[in-house]
This record gives sequence, C-alpha cells and structure tokens, in this order.
Amino acid sequence: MNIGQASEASGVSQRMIRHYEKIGLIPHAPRRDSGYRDYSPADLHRLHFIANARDLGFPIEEIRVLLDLWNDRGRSSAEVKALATARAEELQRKAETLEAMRHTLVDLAERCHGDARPDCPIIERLARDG
Amino acid sequence: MNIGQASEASGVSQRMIRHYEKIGLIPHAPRRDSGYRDYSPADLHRLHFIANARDLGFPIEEIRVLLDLWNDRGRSSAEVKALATARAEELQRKAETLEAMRHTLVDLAERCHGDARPDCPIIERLARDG
DNA sequence: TCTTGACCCTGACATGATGTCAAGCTCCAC
DNA sequence: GTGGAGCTTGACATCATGTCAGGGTCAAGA
Repeated sequence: MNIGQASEASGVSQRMIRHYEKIGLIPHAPRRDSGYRDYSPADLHRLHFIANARDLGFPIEEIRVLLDLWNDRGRSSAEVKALATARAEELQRKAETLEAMRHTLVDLAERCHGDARPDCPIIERLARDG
Repeated sequence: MNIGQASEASGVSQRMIRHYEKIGLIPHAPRRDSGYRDYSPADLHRLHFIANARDLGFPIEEIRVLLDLWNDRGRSSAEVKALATARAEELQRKAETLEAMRHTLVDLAERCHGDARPDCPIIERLARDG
C-alpha cells in the first residue's frame, strides 16, 4: 500500500506519516524499487492507533509510550490508566484556563456598550497596569 | 529604563520584548550610546497592554489591532466588543474540544481496572480502527 | 510507445509564542 | 581596573503541521 492510501485509510497526513517515521514513532517503511514506501495492514493499524491517541490529546512522547504498552502483552492496565488520568487532568487544566479567559472576556463584553462611542471597559481593562 | 527593568515591570520577557519590536508590535526602542535599548513609561504601558491581551488569549495579530484601537480616540466600542466576543467564542470552541477529549478519557479510565492485568479498555479504544 | 496526470520522493521554510545558548560588549560598584 | 551583572545579536529548539519546489514514478489511454 502506498503512502497516499495509508494516509487516506488512517486519517494521518502523508506529511505526518513521514514525520512519524523520521522520529521513530513508526518503523521505517520498506521501499519498493521505485523508492516508494510500502505499508502493510499492521502499519495501518499502528497509524490508526496514533491517530486515535492524538485525537485524545496525547503528545507524541506519550503516544510513544502508549504504543510500547500496546505491544507489551505483559503490560499492566494500571500503567495505561495512569497515563490516561494524567492526560485528563492536563486537559482539564487547559480547559479551565481557557474558560477563565472566556469568562473575563464575556464579562467585559457585557459591560461594553458596543456602539459608536469610544469608551469601553475592555480597552480599559487591557490598558490597566498589571 | 533598560530592557531588564522593562521586562520585570511589565511581565513580558526580554526575549519577547525584542521579538515584539522585530515584528512591529512595539516601536523600535531608542538606543543609548552603548546600544542598549531605552524604555519610557509609555513603552511600559504598551507592554502592559500587550501582556494583558495575551493573558486573555488574543493572538498577536489581534493584539496589533487592539493596540491601534487603544490609540484611536475616535474608535467605536463596537469594534472592540466584536473582537472580544469573537475571541470568547474561539476560546469556547477550544475549551469544548478539550473537554470532550477529557470526558472520553475519564470515561475510559473509569472502565479500566487499573491493576496488574493487561486488558484495558483504553488501549482497546486506541487500537480501534477509525 | 508516448504522453499525461496522478502519485511519490526529499528538503526547506513557515506557523506561534517562547526558551536557551553562545560570543561579545557595557555598566557599575568596589 | 577588575569582576560580575546586564545588554547585544544570532542561531537553534520546541510541537505538530502545512506548503512549496524540483524532481522521479506509475498507470491508463491514444
């Protein structure tokens, strides 16, 4: 299977497939005489795994660990769970940060006339020292 | 005022002050004979403004617009409000994305034994095609 | 067989906001 | 005048990804 088909089937862009190969997240694909990369169903499965992990917010280095755990038949589910829980907490922290920003903005916007006049609590807040 | 003091007072790193100067977000600071940048209270105020906008999640290019509006005495508050509202919506979209990821992770983690056994719904979910 | 268009290759540059490091100059206090 | 702190520039790194350029390859149709 060519990289285009692998990309299409896995939802990972060609660019990222080559990138993941370069950083060792996936093995070096065997090459045809032409130099084209050739992907097996197992490779595709691995790409799917990566795409899923990425969609759940795991950074590359954690995906690397997850791939190892996936391939480790003797793994403990505790290890996987710990990673997932830590990731969930990280996501929560980020979401809370964004939510706090949003709250401030909405609050300021509500107190802004939003008409032709120049006075505006949003600008005043931004211009505040500190 | 040297860059170190301006950085300390504004909460913007020296690195970023130089960067903002290079991309034209702040004017080129006048130089002393030594070549050192020299900052005025007005420069400091501008840096504070940028730091505040950044802390509310505005990207550089929007901060550029906000700075122009700040300095435009004839601005309409409607313009400012529109930017703030759009930013709030963007933050909400991002927060919702993170929250959805987190929800999935928490759900999977709850269904994972988290012990020495290898079977794990988290890994199974990641290994799922699609 | 030749052509054409779709596919693949590599490498480089870009994003956004920021950190860090290196090599060299300046300033200030002692 | 000396030492250490502060400043200068430039380059490289991050993270995950896009895009572009300049080339080679493949497959189908004329």
